[in-house]
Amino acid sequence: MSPSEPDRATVAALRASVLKLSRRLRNQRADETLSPTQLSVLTVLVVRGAMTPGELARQEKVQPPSMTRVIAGLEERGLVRREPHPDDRRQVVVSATEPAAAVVEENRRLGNAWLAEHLARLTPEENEALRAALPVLEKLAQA
Amino acid sequence: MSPSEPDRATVAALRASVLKLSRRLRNQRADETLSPTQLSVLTVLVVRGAMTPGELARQEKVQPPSMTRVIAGLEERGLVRREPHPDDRRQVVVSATEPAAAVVEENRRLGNAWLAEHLARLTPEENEALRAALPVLEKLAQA
DNA sequence: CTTAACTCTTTACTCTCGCTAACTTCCAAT
DNA sequence: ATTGGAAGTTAGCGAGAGTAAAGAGTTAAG
Repeated sequence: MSPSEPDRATVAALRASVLKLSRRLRNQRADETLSPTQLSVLTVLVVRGAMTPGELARQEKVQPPSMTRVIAGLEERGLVRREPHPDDRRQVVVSATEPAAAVVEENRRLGNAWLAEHLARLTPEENEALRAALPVLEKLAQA
Repeated sequence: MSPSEPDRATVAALRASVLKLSRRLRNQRADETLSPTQLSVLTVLVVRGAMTPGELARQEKVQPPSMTRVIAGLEERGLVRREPHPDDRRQVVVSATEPAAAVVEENRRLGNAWLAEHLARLTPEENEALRAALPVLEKLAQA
């Protein structure tokens, strides 16, 4: 049934590594900057254009109330605008403002500094292994 | 200088995937079970033997007060025992109790169920890519 | 031998970020 | 026209980690 028999040790190790690494990534965040989820949402809005909160929540695998808070935080900083949906007045359309793109870029740079530095210390083989696994990780995260 | 020029897109994607995946892993945890950090600590104690809170905190890359809380939770459930350090009375030695090993095994099984199920749906190539990247992830998490 | 400085652990408090439950407003189908 | 369901928000809760500071113990300097 299972195509490749994911053994328990692998599963446990992957789980532990991901959880620990995520803790490190969260901690390395600078003070003034956006939270990972805020940054992710803002990036989606910048890259893919305006969306409703519901769509964003599904995209980020988060419950709607959580997305409301994320959006509120972004709106406070003037990075996002909320407008009524043209057709359906229950809905709201969230869009990135002009300064958003620059802020995304700056925050991504800061947020990635720690990780980038550590990646730079890996051997080419290690980097290659990571790059090869990246699509799989993305698939799992989205699952 | 950097051996393989970790490009920004890779860094950003890796970061986003790890953070999102960790959120999924946390949420999928069964109710009655231990928190990821508690489980990780208990595993360390079972596998490597008794340790002081300070050592555990360094091992888990967590601040000492956080470790105190984790240990308190484990002690409440009778999974861990705290005894005075033989040489240095400032320190405390934490050790796993008898039922700890079984609980570790049971919780690890539950905690990994979601991940195991999704890994089982990957192709053999995808699984292989993950397995190849696992040591690198561990290295990063420990860095 | 006494005092000062340092270490380990714990307590108290705060913050972030996710969740569920419940409410409001609105659409759509009978 | 009414009723059922959907989208968003509000309110409140809980997990988990961080900082600051106190308490107890140790080590080193004079």
